[in-house]
Amino acid sequence: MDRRQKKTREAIFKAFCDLLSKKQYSQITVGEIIERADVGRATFYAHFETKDFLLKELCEELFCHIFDSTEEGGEKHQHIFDCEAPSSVVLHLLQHLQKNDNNILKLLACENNELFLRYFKENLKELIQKQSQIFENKKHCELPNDYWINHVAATFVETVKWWIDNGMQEDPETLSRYFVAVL
Amino acid sequence: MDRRQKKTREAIFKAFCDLLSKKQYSQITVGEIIERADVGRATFYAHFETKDFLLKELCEELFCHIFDSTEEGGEKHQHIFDCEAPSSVVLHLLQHLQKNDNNILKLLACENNELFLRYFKENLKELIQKQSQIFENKKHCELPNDYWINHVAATFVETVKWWIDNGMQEDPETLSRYFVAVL
DNA sequence: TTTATTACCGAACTTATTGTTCAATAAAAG
DNA sequence: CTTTTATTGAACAATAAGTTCGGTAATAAA
Repeated sequence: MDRRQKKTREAIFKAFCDLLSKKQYSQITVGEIIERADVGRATFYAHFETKDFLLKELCEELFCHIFDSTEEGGEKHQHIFDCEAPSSVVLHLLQHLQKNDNNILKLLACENNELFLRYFKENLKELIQKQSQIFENKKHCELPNDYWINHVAATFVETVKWWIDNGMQEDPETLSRYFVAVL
Repeated sequence: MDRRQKKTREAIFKAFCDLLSKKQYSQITVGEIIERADVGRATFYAHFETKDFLLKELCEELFCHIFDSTEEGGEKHQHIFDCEAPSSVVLHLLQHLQKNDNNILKLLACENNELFLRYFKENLKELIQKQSQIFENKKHCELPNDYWINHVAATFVETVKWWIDNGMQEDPETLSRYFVAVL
């Protein structure tokens, strides 16, 4: 990819993230983004069809980075859900969040935007589906599978939201115990 | 209240609901609302400060109607949460939803808007808090109370959303069993 | 190095929406 | 009948979205 394109794209992403941490998605204008990113108006629209597409692409990049975080520093976990016990899976993900890779936490915070949380949940659902045997033992047998998957994903999202809203006082281990306890 | 005020207010609410069932909240303009409601622009702003306030007031009216539905047809349930077992509480609420009072279901549907779901959840949380002894026996003792309240409310909202998204094929009794099973 | 391509700029522009103002009119209340 | 209040319609300014285009600079290809 052209170096110029890459720089512009990253400048826009960065400006967008900065703004998202300060105000609601719906309150952010394209004008603010391009001013902060220091790119031309036409340039923005050459990269992103609308503000919504910008958010969509940002989400995809972030989730790729978090969920598919492969071999960081030669470690062996190819996939964040490649664990055995549910607790370790959850713990792993929470630790990632606590490290606050790419400022993803700012974006997950409640007041900001539900659009983002929707993407988060969709990604989770896919992963839980793939790794469903991990949670299978907790599942009541009469329940429809998709109801169960949805419930697990939603519970995780809500747990993280609650964590953030409460100032993230608990450590990942405690939070992981809460999550497992309600399932 | 002045008959004129009441009529315009209801016309605006109705137009707004109709539109909400067709497109996203953020896509709806004040222009569309007043055109459909057939009221003047200045009239709209005499009633509602902004579109957000309109939504807020609509939500409050609807939730008042559902949650505080008192003595309908001489029945005795003063409050929807005035029951003993969790299952009957939930069942009761689900039956209200199935009757689709005020087209509330259209508004709860997933694609439409999260703003509405947020109000729904907030109302639920208040009620669960008040009637917390009903769910207390299910609560793991180590859990913080607000985490637990939030979890119960979120699970209920997610259950309803899942129900709607799946075409509401299950009857309230089945759904109520699912809800109790995951708690 | 020269040439062609591609991305960026910036400024002007159209269009859409918001929220306000005001005088005229009609309905309700006393 | 008189006074008060709600509604109307139209005009208005302000903000933002998204487009267009000629000029410029960086990159890639010859």
